[in-house]
Amino acid sequence: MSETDKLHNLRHSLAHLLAAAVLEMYPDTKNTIGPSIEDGFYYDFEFKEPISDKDLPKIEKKMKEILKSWKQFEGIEKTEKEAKEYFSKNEYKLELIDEITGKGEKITFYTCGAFTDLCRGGHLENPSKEISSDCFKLDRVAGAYWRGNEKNKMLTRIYGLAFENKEELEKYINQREEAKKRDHKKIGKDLDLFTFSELVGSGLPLWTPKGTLIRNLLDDYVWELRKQYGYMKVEIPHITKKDLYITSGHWDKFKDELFRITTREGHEFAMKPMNCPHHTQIYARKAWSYQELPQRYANTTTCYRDEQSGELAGLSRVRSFAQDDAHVFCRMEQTKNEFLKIWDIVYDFYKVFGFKLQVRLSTHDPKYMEKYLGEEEKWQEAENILRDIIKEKKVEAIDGLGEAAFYGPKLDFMAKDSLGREWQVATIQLDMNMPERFDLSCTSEKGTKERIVMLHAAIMGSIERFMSILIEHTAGNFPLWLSPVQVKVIPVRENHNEYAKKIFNLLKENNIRAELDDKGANLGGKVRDAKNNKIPYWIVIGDKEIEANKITLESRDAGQLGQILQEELLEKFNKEIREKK
RNA sequence: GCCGUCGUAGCUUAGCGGUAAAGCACGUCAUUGGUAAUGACGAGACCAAGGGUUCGAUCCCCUUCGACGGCUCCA
Repeated sequence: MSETDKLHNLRHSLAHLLAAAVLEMYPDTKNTIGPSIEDGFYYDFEFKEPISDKDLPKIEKKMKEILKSWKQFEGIEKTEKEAKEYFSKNEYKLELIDEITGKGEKITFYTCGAFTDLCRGGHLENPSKEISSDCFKLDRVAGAYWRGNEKNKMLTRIYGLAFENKEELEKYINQREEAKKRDHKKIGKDLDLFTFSELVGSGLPLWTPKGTLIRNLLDDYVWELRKQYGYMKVEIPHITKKDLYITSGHWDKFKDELFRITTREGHEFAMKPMNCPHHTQIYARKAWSYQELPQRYANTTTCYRDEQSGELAGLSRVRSFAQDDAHVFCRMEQTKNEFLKIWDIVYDFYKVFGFKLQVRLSTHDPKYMEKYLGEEEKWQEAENILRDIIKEKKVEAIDGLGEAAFYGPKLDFMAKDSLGREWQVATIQLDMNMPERFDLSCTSEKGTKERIVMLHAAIMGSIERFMSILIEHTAGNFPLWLSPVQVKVIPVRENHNEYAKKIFNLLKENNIRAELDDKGANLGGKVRDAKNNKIPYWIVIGDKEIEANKITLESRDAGQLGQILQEELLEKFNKEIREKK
C-alpha cells in the first residue's frame, strides 16, 4: 500500500470513528457520509439538537476512548433488503442504498468495534494499533447541504485534521497559523491599503492612497505590456439600459446577480457586471474593412455583481471590482495569433512576481448544452484553436470540462494563495456568440460581409483579487517598484534634520517615494516603524554620515548595506525600479 | 442565501445585570537618544444599530446590519 493510500485509509477510518463517537453521545443523530479530504476527514450528520465548536473536545475525547477497542475492520456484503432494514430510520442511507443498487454495485457494510456503516471500504486493518491518539484533532463545525445541493437539507459537518503522526499534525497546524498571518485582510489593514465601511456596504472595498498607488502601478504595468501589441484604451459608462443585456443574453442568464436601477421615468437600467457588451458597441459604431482588424480595446474599469452575502470574502470575492479588461475584435483566422500575444503578456506580467501559473482549458460540457449559447460545432471549433495553442506552448493544462463561460471556451490562468487555495487570475476567452448576437462584422477582400470573433483578455482578472493574492504571496513585502513608500529617511537626532531633509528632497526630485521621519522619537522606534510598515529601504543620517557626506542604507530584505554616496543610492534605486526586482 | 462562531476607543484585547479597563497608535511637555519600544500628563467608546425582559442591560432574549469559517454560487 502506498503512503497516500495509507493516509487516506487512516483518515477514512477516523471518519468512521467520529461517526461512532457522535452516535454514542447523541443517539438521535442520523449519520450520512464521511470521506477523507486533503488535510483530514469530515462526517455529515443530521443532529436533533444543534452542536457547536464547544462540543468538539468532548467528541474528540470519546473518539480516543472508542479507538482503543477498534481492533479490526470487517467488511460484509449485504442484500438491498438487509441493508434497508438496518438503516430503516435513516433516509440518507436509504437514498445511498438505492443509488448503489441503481448502479448495479454491491452493498457492503464495514464494522469496527460496535459501529457499522454503509461503506465501500478503504480502512486501516487495525485502527487501535495503527492510529495514534494524538495524530488527529477535530477542527470545526460547519453547515453543508446534503449531497451538496442547496435545495436539500442543511446538515452539520464536523471537520477533523489527521496526519500520520503528532509531528505532522502540529506542522500542519503551525503552517496554517503562519498562513493566517499573511492573510490579505489583516495585512491590508496593517499596511493601510484598503478598508470597508458598514455604511457603504459589504463587498464594496474602499481604497486608501497607498492601496490606490499600488493598483495604479499594476495597471500601468499591464498597459505597458499591452501597448506593445497595438491595444488602444477605451472608456465606457458603468450603467446601461437593460436592452444591451437582453441582446447579449446576460439579462436572462444572470438577472439575479445584476444590480438594477429603475429611473424616475420607469426605465430599467443595470450596473455593468462585465464590459464586453459595452465594448461591442464601440466596435459596432462603424463599418470595418478587414484591413483595419484586429481592433484591440483595453479598459480598466469597475464591474458590479450582486454576489450572495455569504460568499463575500475580503478582496477575494467582492461586489465591486476593477477588471483590467481588453477585447480584441478580429477575423477567425487572426484569433490564434492574437491569443499567443495575450499569452505572452500574461507570462511577462506574472513572471515579475515569481508566480507559478497553472493553465486550465475550460471547455463546454456537451451533456449540458442548455447552459451555453450557440451551436455545438462552433464550440468544438473554438476549443480546437485553444488546444492548438496549448500544444504550441508545450504546457500541461488542467482539464476544465464544463468550466467554460456561457459564451465561449477559455484559457484560465490560476495562481495559489498562501492557504493553498487556487484562484483564477488571468483569462483569455474566445467568444463567437457575442459577435453573432450583436451582428459584428467586417467587409472581406471579396467585398462581402464577414462575421468576426471576439477575444476577452484580462491579465490580472480583477485587480482586487490579484491584490489579495499578491499581498499573501509577498506577505506585504512588496518589491521596490510597487512599494507605496520606497524609502524612509531617519535622522538620528534633531540636529541631523537639515541634512536628512536634503536627502529626502533629492529622492523626491528623482521620483522616489520617500518619507522623512523627523519626529522626536528615538532611532530604535523609527527603525521599528519602518520595519512594521514593510518599507523596503531606510536611510540613517547622523554625525558620521554628515561628516562623510554619505548616507547609511539599510534594507528590509538584506539588512545593513553600509555607507554609500548619494549618487550610488539613486543609481541603485533606479536600476531596481526599472528592472522591477 | 443556508449552517456555525463573533461584533467593546484608530489597532489588539480585558471585563461584568448597577452606564467601561489596558497596551500600542494619537496630542502636549520633558528627554539629544546610533538600530524592535524614554518618562509624565492628556484626549479618545452612548460597548454595531433597533426593539424587548428588568428598578436597572455593554452583559439575557428577538430583529437588522457587519465580520470570519464552511456549504451553495462565481459571466
